Amino acid sequence: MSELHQLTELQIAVMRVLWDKGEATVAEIWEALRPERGLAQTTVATLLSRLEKRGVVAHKSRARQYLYRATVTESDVRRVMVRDLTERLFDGDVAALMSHLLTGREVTPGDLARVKKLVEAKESGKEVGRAEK
Amino acid sequence: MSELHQLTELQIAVMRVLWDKGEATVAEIWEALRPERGLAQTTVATLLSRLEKRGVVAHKSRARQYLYRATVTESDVRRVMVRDLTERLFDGDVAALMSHLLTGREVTPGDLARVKKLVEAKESGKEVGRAEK
DNA sequence: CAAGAACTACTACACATGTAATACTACGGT
DNA sequence: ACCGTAGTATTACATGTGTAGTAGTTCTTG
Repeated sequence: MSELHQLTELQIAVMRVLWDKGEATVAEIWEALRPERGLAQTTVATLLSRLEKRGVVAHKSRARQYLYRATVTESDVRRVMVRDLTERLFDGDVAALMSHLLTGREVTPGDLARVKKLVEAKESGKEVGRAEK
Repeated sequence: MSELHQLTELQIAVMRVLWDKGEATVAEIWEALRPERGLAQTTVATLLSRLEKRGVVAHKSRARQYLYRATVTESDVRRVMVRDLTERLFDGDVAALMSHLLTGREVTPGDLARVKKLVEAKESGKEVGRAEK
C-alpha cells in the first residue's frame, strides 16, 4: 500500500469522479473535469490507462466503452498521503500538523467547535465523527 | 508562491538540512542524507542546482565551495503543501482534515491534550502554540 | 449507403525528477 | 613537481506525468 496511494493533483481529480460516481466512462470523467480544465479526452483516457496499469483503477467493458472504477478507496488514499506529508514535513508528528492547522487563518469558529467535540469524543473513547468512505 | 513551495520527498529532505543548519555545502547535505540514502554526491549537487534554477535555494561561493541556503521558509512550504493537500483530498475543508487526523490511530492522549489546549486558546483569541519557523 | 460521431489503441513530445558518471580545475600533501 | 582529493560543470539515462494527435473500428444518423 504505497505506490497505489500516492497520487498527483490531476490523478486525484479523476479518482474523485470515480469515488463519487462509483464507476464512470472516459467520457463521463472528461465531462466532469471539463468545467475547470480543458483537457482533450485522450488525455483523460491516457491517464486512466496508466492508472490501470498501476493498479489504481480497473475497467470492465460495456458495449464499446470502458467502465472504470477505483480499486483504492478515498479513505486509504487520504490515510497514506496525509501520513506521508506528516512524515516529510512534521517529522511524523500528527499533533504538530494539527497545531499548524490551528494556527492557520482558515479555521472558523464552527471548525473549532467541531474539532473540540471530536477531541472530547476521542478522549472519552467514544466513536463519533464523520463516516469514512 | 506556488511552484516554489511544492516539493518532493527528496527535495524536502534536502531542504530540511538547509532549514536546520541555515546554510550548507553539497558535501554537508550529502553527509547528512547518507545514513538513510546512499546517493552519489553528484546526485545531491544536481538536485541543488535544479532547485536553485527554480528559485527555491540560492548559493554564495566560499573558496571553491558553494554554500547553499533556502530561499523559502519551512513554514511557508508547510502552509502551501498542507493547503494543497487539503484542497485536493478534503475539498478545502480544514476541519475535515483534522477530523481525519483525530480518527487515526497515531493520536496519543498527550496529543489530544495539546490539541485541546490549542483549540481553547484559539477560541479565546489568545496566541498560544509552537513558534513558527 | 455514406458521413460523422464515438471510442479505444497507439504514438509522440515536453518537462520534471531521481540518479550518477565524466570532464575539468583547483587545492593539499608528499 | 606529481598525484590524489575535492568540488563544480556538464552530460546522460530512466521513469513518470501531463498533454494530445492520429489511426482504426464500430455505431448512429440523415
